Amino acid sequence: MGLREQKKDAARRDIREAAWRLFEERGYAGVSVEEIAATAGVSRTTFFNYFHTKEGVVLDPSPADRERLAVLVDEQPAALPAWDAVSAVLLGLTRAGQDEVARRRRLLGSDRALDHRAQELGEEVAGVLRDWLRERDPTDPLGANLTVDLALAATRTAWFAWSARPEGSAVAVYLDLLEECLRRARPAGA
Amino acid sequence: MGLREQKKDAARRDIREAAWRLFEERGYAGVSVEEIAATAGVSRTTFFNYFHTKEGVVLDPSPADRERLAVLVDEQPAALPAWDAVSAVLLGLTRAGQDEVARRRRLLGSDRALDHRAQELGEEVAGVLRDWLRERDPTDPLGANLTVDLALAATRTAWFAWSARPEGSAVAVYLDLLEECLRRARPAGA
DNA sequence: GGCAAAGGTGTACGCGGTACAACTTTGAGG
DNA sequence: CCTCAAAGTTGTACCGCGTACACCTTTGCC
Repeated sequence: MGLREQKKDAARRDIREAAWRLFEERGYAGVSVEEIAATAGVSRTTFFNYFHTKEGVVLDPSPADRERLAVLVDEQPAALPAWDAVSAVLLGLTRAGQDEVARRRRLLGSDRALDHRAQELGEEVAGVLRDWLRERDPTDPLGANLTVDLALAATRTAWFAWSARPEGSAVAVYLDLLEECLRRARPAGA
Repeated sequence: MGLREQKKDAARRDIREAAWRLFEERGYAGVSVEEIAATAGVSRTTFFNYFHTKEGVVLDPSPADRERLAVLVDEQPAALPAWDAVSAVLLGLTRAGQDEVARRRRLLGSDRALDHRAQELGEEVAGVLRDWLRERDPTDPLGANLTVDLALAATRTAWFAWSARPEGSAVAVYLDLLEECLRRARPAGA
């Protein structure tokens, strides 16, 4: 990897870290892009070169995140029913990103734009899963979409149930809730 | 009703109509709040007195909408399983607002902010349903939330399936899709 | 070491949304 | 009918996000 790429990665990381530090201090809405850029030692314009939106700096998936998703999808046996396969991927994704999950819990729920972006991020994962399921069983595209949407909804239910728990609640609790919700959400027809 | 209230209602309606006219002409993003206000014959400030956001002018539920939801919820027999009750409400709501549905289809999908607000609107309905189900069966609040989230997800699946259909697709088609999705999404445990 | 391309920067702009201090309209009471 | 306070409207100024673009600096290859 050339010096160029190294610098880019470093800048990206610096901006992210600066942003997280400021957000944890003063909340999401209390920090402007201007400040993040200044703290990271770049210009506002450059900030927007790296992240298309302010929310992105908190939530945009790293290449590693995308990779993890692809691997998990690949790992699922073809014989596994769609619902179980999707459940396994979602659980695996959460297990792999526990630190991330804990950090995000501190910010999410405080700002509408941020929450929205978080949902869009879920949508991105959903898109991958939809394509995958449609390929697994091309006879029922509506069913594929439905399975993914339902599984995502179960994730949402688990997330808010966890959010309602006291502040220090461990990520393990969230994992239990997620597992329970996915189990109970299983469609009768699947 | 005094002159004051009449004028307020009229202004609100005028703004809405002006906005819809402009949006259908030039798309959601192609129209600024400034223009809507000018077309409706009020100031930008006044626009924001009536609608808190630009999206609100398209999507904010009228009092009649809220009333319909309350009536539908009231109509459901207590003996009906939660899943069927929620399904009936969602189907009823859609049936009652078919014109609205058709008009919205023309705008939704063209703008992120608008789509987001539409989802938030779904969230508002979800809130009502969640409270209702929790009251119906206080022993399982997580189950109540899960039921509502799953039913909403099914609605979402049906909506996007309908959006993918050719432009002139009738609302009746959407209703069929919605019914199918709700049926297939029924959790095994419910 | 020179040079094109990639990347960073400053500047200016558009738009949504808020705050606020005027100004105008409304309708109730004397 | 007049008065007057409350409700509603307006212009203005401001903030912050996001985009466009022209200009400058850095990079890595020949």
